[in-house]
Amino acid sequence: MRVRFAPSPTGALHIGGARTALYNWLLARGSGGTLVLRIEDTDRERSTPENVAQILDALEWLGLGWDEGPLSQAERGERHREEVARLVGEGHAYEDEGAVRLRVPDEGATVVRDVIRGEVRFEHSAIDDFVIARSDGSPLYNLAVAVDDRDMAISHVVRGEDHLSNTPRQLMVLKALGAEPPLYAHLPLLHGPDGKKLSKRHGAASVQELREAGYLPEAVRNYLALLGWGADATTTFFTTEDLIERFSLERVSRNPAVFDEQKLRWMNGRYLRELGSGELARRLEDVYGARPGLAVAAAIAQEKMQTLADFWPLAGFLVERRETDECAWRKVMRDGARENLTEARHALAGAEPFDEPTVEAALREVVERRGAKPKDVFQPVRVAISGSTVSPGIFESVVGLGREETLARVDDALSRLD
RNA sequence: GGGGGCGUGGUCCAGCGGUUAGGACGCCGGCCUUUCAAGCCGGAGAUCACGGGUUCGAUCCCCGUCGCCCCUACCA
Repeated sequence: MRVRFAPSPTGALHIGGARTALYNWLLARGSGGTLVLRIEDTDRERSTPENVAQILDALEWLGLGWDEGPLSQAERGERHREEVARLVGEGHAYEDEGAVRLRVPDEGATVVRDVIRGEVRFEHSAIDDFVIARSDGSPLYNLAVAVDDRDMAISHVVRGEDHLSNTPRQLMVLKALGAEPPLYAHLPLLHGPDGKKLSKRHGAASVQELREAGYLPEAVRNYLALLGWGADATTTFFTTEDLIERFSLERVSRNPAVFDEQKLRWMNGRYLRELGSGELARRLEDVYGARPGLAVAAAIAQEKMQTLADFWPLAGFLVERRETDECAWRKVMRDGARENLTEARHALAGAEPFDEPTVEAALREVVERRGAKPKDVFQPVRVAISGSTVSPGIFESVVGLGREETLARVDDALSRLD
């Protein structure tokens, strides 16, 4: 199997493009075939080197490596012109106001054999002679794609459904060229939550944004694979090896899908909790830099995170001291909070060794002695050390912070209460 | 306007002539509980777009209608 991913560098890599890349990659890996990366940059107005770099970067981050390329379609201009000239010479195409058009027969039809959609028939009467080269001689999409797919011996063209209507045109170019057509598979499009075509307005739409939002590439891969495909009625989680083994074009669905970030969040959380704590710390370092205390904080926060970006708001206080949320302070530091916190301070000062079982026992003893509810003691401690009413478990947090730092923060809170 | 694709709970995926229409996200409730999550348990939610056929029987097959999307560029 020789497949290709052929993005146009007119913007960032969108999740739709990422899914197309993923499916092609899975096909190549699963068949022992080859994935060609071809940059379709013949639109010189809108294609930029920055976009190319961004696309390569996104693919790399997703872990979708290619075997050949990246090839620039624009750099193959000579080859394309050569074929245009040949088509004109052989009478398949003709000049019209400087541009070159392919002759489309008036009668008959062209049938696209699509792995996902079956045979799709296009009557020639509905297709005009279309332009294959501009008046300056530069080749156009339908010509360049056909020539390149042929030259690169592509066996399966797997791309978005928006290309289905252009396929008969490419088939006609191929036929005029005397080339055997590849097999086609047109994937359902991805829509936004409003049912319209996906765009930047619908949240994290580009791969870069997904990355910045703290998603894991393996989770994104798993989620994207399921957007338009399913192995069976119940399986949701797939390792990349599973995906490679089980993915098939035959089971790709025909109807458009909507990107649901909530489900991605959920899935990402599941992947995050599967990570070894050392691995999680490494991933967090990529985002926040290497900092003392990060690994400890990572282990403590892991079960409550859904994305890497959740880490800092939730557990940043374990890494560095932060401002107290006044709303949280007012809510918690009242009634018997001062006394409870004072008692807790003594208990923590005396807890030996300073580990979870001991700290928990010490704090629970305070609860008992004060005849209070657990939260009457725990919440003031939480606000004192984290500045917030929300944090990971209080015992892990206290131990993770260490006795010295915990007592320092509690003392500061107590002095403020005086 | 012309051509093409698609149409199962809010969302994703199952189903491929006979099912109580299944699973997941989300939502609601409960348990757990030191906050928030996570986890576990339970629940609500689908005239299978609509209308005709074919058939003993249609979500599944055929036709039509409607809706959404794509193409119809000297964009890709």
